[in-house]
This record gives sequence, structure tokens and C-alpha cells, in this order.
Amino acid sequence: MPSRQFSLPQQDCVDCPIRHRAVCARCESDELEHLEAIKYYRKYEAGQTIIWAGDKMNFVASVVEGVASLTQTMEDGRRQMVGLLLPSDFLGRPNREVASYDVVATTDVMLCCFRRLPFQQLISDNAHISQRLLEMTLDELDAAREWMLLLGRKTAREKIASLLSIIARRDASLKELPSRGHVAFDLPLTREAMADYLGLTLETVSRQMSALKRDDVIHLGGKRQITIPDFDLLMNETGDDADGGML
Amino acid sequence: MPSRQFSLPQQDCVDCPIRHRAVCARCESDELEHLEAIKYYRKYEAGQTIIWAGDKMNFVASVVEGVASLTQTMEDGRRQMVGLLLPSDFLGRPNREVASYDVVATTDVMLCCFRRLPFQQLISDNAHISQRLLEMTLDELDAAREWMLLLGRKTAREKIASLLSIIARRDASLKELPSRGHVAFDLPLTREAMADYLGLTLETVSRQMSALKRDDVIHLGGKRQITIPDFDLLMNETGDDADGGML
DNA sequence: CGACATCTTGACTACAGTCAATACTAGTGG
DNA sequence: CCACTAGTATTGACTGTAGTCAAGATGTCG
Repeated sequence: MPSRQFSLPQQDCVDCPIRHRAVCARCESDELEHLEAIKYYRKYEAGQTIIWAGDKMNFVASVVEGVASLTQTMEDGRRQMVGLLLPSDFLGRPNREVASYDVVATTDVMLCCFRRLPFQQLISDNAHISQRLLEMTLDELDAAREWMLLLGRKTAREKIASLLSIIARRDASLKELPSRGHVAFDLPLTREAMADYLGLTLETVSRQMSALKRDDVIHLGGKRQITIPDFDLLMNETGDDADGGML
Repeated sequence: MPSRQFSLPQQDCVDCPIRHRAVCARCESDELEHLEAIKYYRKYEAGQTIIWAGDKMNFVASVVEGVASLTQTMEDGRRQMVGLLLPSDFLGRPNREVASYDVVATTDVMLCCFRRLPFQQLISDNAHISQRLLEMTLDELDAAREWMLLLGRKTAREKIASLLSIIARRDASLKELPSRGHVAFDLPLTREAMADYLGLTLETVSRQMSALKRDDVIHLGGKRQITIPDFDLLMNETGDDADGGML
């Protein structure tokens, strides 16, 4: 099957929606010019696999729009999502040729790609890029560890509540709305993707969603439109500290 | 309770056992001098808490000897280990004052500490250190994601087998022995610590250890001395690809 | 030897998984 | 417009793995 990805016309970095959060956040205008020279855009449709584990990757990229997931698969088909890539998140690893995980577009996705070798060169020359990349990697590591607590110790109900609160919160921060009181958002994941994320089966996800609805913690309009009447009520179900912890 | 940690006499970096794997691995001799100026050693006894989550940390450090664990605790006492620090691993996060996790010495531990502010200065000035730190952080992220697959999708038996194979392998690499065929090593973790690592209860850990013994996958001499008659047999129990995957 | 940690084993329970039937939704074509 | 299909989601009945509670066993150190 031929790839459906295609290139898009060059866009100006200064207009970029992720300009101040992505790996290029700290760059000055002359540094941006170097990046402009090696960047190109690619678009993927929802459901498309961007990279298979084991593939050779000749680029790294920032997610500009949409949601993608990193997934590990065992021989017998058991799957675990190990990362969720949102706008401004970084994809790929400098100095590594081969992808470690499957990367799948959960929604339509736009990537800002950099050819890997020139990008590696930039990293060793340019402190602003490598410092920002370090910072972002440390944040991802913190998120991965938070997730390990969820996978290892939380109940199914707590897992669902935690996932909803995470998505609600980042959705709010994107729209610059407060994440308290009444909150509404679109769920960009299928029940199966939620199950892969949470280490559950899709039946258990469905059951717990129904239970949270029955208990008026969430309301559903259609399958994907979520309304949370009281954000504190949801937070009580996550098992986390009431005050949001130290992160 | 007063801290039992104490400082030790200065040691020379060139004699350091982790010289070529730690955050200082890439440093030239003049760069080492800068590190020497801000470093000091600290020793902790097995069982001692090195840092509490929420504590202010005024240093970062490399583990020189011993094993320490990073643990997250929920309000109701449920605990999940989220990191295992071995010799050469890095502790602490530049640009962060407050610790995110409890750090506990599993065995006696020796740290090579750097005062945080001067170290941050070094990172922004010195590409060798920040590049090495980025590389180590990316490795830790990969390990965390491997661990997420274990927590989310593996059975209790597979979890135990995976943990034993991980410890066996790094023990072998430390002693520069092959990790195949007949292998023997000391388990540096209690049953409870294993349970915290694997997202299980200590009873389940004990039962599965007994089961693996019954099936001749492992032999026990005392509680902590593990012998593996055939490493491939153990690998078959981990649920991982036979060929060891792409990592 | 006795005291305390750690570990093992047993009986029972419960939470989430499995298998299967049914419902809902959106898209396609007659 | 409706019928048909395919993908997604819900619900039910049953099973099984790991958790809970509790009693003993083993090991270590004073």
C-alpha cells in the first residue's frame, strides 16, 4: 500500500501555532532560519500509521496539529500505549536511526519534520535547541512516571477519571479556560485507544464510562462529547491528592 | 531524626568507577576540573530515605555505588516504584528545586553530588555535559516505556520473569559475563520492593517466585541468592520477543 | 534462645477479563 | 428515502487472576 502522506507548502515559523512551546521555542530569528532550511510539513489522516517499530527514520518532527500515539505491541497482540503526542510534542530520537514504537495518527495530524542528520548537527552546534529538547524530555519522563503509577496501582474507575482529567486539563490550557467547575471537551480517542492507554480492555472502559455517567460525574452527548458538571467531583475519583500534588 | 548521611574525602575523577558512563562521561580533563570544584560525596545506608517527595533539593548527583529507588505514594498508601537508580545513573533535575519522588537507598549507596546552581551553570556553558544528560534522559525514557508495557499488559508470572532477567542481565554486564546459559546473582530487592516495582502485592510475588522455582526456571539458595539454570527458559517466561526486540 | 523481620502458604473474595449478544452511528448505494 | 453494511459502543453472564486477610514458617541478630 502506498503511503498517503504528502508534503505541504512551506510555512513561516513566526506564524506557527506551536512556535513558543516546541523544540524551537528558545530559538532567535537567525536560528529559526537554520531550521526553516531543513524543515518540511507532512500530513497524516486519522488512523494512519506514521511509523512502524523497527522502521528506519530519516527525520525527527514536532507535532503541529492533532494527536498521535506511541504504542508497543507484544508477539501475541497485547498492546500498550506508552506515549501520547500532542501539539508541540517532539517525535523521534536524535542519534537513533530505528523507531522503537509504532506511531499512529489518532486524529488527522500535521508534522513539522526535520531531516535527521542536519538536525543532529544543529543540536551539537546550538545550545538553545538542545536545552529545550532536554527540558521537554525531562517533562516526558515525569509524565511517563505519573503514568506508571496509574498503570501499576489505580483501579479501572480511577484510571478512567485520571485520563479524562488529563485531557480536560490540557484542552482547557489550550483554550486558555480555567479547568474547574463546569468543563466540556471532545474526546479524541476511541474506547479501544483509551483501553490501550490505560492497560484495560475496551469492555471495562465502556463499563466504567457508563458507571461515571450513572453517578453524574460526567455527561455524554454522543460518544465523544464529554461534559463535566463539576471538575472537583471528577478529581475526587482519580485517587490523586486533592491539591493536585507537587507537579 | 537527624540525617545519617555524612561527607567523605574528595576523590579523584580519573579513578572513578563510573567515569565513562555517568553524566561526566564526555568531559575532557579541563572540564572535569570544573566538576571537581563543585562535587562532594555522600553515603547512605540501606533503607535510608535520601529525599522525600516535596523536599527542596540543593544538589543533583550521580550514583557511584549501590542501588536506590524512586517511589511515588498515593494518599491511601498505595506505592509504585517509578525508577531504579544504578551506578552511573543521574539523580535530580536541573532547574527544579523540589523533588517529585521519594528516593530510598535499597542497598548502601554512595552519591557524587553537585551543588545545583553551579551545575545548572555548567549545563548552559558546557555542551559535553548537557549532551550526555540528554542522552541519559532519553535512555531513561525508553526504560520507563518498557516498564509501562510490563505494568499495563504483563501477567504476574511474566512480570517476575522480566524483573529477574533485567537484573540478571545488568549484573552480567557489570561483571562482563555472558547473560546466557547458566547464570547466578544476588537479588538486591526485598519481596516488598519487587512488588512495588511490578505493581503487585508481596504475596503474589512470593507465590510466583515459588511457582517459577517449582517449574525449575529458577533455583533459590536462601531468599536472595538466585540461580538460573537456563537463561533462555527464563526469557520464554517474560512474554517478550525471543530475539530481544529492537532495543 | 527468643524476638522481629521477612517470607510462604492457605482460604476466600473481588475486580477486571473473556466471550457473546445486542445497540448505536455514520456512510454507501439502490 | 430507506435498506444494508461496517465500525464502534454497550451490556450481560461467566471465569480467572491477583488481592485480601490470616496463620505459620524461615531466617537473622542481639
